[in-house]
Amino acid sequence: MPEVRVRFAPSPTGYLHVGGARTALFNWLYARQQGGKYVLRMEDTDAARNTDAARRTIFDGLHWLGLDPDEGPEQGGPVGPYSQSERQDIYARSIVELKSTGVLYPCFCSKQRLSSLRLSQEAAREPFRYDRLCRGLTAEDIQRHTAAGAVPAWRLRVPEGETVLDDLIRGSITVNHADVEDIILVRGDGTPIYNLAVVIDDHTMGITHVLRGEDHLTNCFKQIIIFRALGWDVPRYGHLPLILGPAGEGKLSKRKHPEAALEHYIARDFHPEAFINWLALIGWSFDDKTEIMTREELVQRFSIERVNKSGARLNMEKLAHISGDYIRREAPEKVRAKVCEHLVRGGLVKEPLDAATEALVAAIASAEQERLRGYADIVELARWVFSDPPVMEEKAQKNLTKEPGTAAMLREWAATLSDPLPQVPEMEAAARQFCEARGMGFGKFVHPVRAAITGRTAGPPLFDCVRLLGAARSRARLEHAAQSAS
RNA sequence: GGCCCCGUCGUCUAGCCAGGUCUAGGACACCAGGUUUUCAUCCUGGUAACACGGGUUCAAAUCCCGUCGGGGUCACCA
Repeated sequence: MPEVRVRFAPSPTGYLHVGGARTALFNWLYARQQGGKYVLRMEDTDAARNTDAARRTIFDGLHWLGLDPDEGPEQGGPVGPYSQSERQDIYARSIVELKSTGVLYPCFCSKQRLSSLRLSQEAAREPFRYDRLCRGLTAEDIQRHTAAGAVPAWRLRVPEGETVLDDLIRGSITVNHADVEDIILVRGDGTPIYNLAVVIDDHTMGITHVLRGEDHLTNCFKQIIIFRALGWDVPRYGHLPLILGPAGEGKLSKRKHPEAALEHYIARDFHPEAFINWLALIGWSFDDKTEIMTREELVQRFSIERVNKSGARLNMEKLAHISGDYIRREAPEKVRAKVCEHLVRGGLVKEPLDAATEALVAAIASAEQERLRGYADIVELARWVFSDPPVMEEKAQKNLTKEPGTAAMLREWAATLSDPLPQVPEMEAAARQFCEARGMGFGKFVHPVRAAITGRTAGPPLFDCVRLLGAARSRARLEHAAQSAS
């Protein structure tokens, strides 16, 4: 058995699509499992939208996912170059060969004729397909056109018959060649069209397995015909189900769905391993109950046979849940670093951090870790710490005013706060005594105090919050809240 | 419209190929209860699906046919 070689071949459109990310993941998983190679090929023959920034987005996205290629534009490799824009010489050689065997034939039809042909076919309710007019051109006809200065595009001469694709995921699919168009493979300027470039690339790069989106299923038959025409071995194909919009309305597009772009997830900063775990579960499953799996387990357990055929919608809630699960189990130092990064980015903390701020950040990280679903959530979760007095939520304000005597209670408790503050258990014990002495339930104490301290009704355990602020800031907040309390 | 693919809880799915053990299992979400000073976590329980119609069979979510529904694709784009 030759070494397994798979590829991820995105077009640099300016963003990395989630579907693309999943395709990359499945290819990577398969390569790792089989001990093969996973190559990145940039499909950038459309110069117009091929910018450096667009290429970077792909590289960076894959890096965030932990799916750096074994071979690719950045890391090089034995079958480069890895960007289609740099492979024109390779294409040119194959095109010469294709022309000489008669697989390609010149087409002099103008774009106007082509579009009017399409129009009339549409009117007649016929399938839109080239009418093969130029297939019958004689050598003289060609001579005449050329002499007149016409430059032809070159079309694939689709033979009679049918092509059977034995898809790794969908099984056997047969297409009659009568339904395959004589597509243009080479432009007037001599450069290849996508379908030709892919075939030449997959062959010259020794690709053995092609795992890609189902949107390429129709293309696949054209590509197989080209492979055969060139006498090349056809790789194995597996067409992955598409990722649909949250409402099931067709494939995700960046315009309509922000969640189509990987940057959306990176911005929220979901745990990358959780993200990978979630991605793997879109269209694939291991068994009837196992869902949380490490990258290594995924590599071990992945199998193309268990990939489904039907399209899947994104379940963002589930991603958040899985990510929260991963973050909760993450090492405190790692969480602290992430929290710090986002606090800085969110403008809540300035670099360089002094020792006190460093300690504060560490305390925040430890207090909020269990509530994080994406690391970027920390900015909103911890905002109350950084604003004196804190922004008061409506529900929190109610907790300050609904019980008479709250203001006095707040002031009295503030007076008991010593500097430095005792540890949480001692503080709690003292607070309970404080309540008992006043003959009030602990709940009547906790809610107003939390409101005063954080301005919110939800958050870490109250005394953790108080210790986070320290005695002075806590007293000030208590006093400030007392002024607006009953 | 032609061709191709797909169709199990709201969502992701297990089960289908090798029909019975499926009064259809799990997860997310949701609801209820418990733990907790709040939230979160955690625990317990619950609501909820085989698209429809035929056929084959002692027996169909599983096999066959049809209908309906959804999606993809039809560029000198990738």
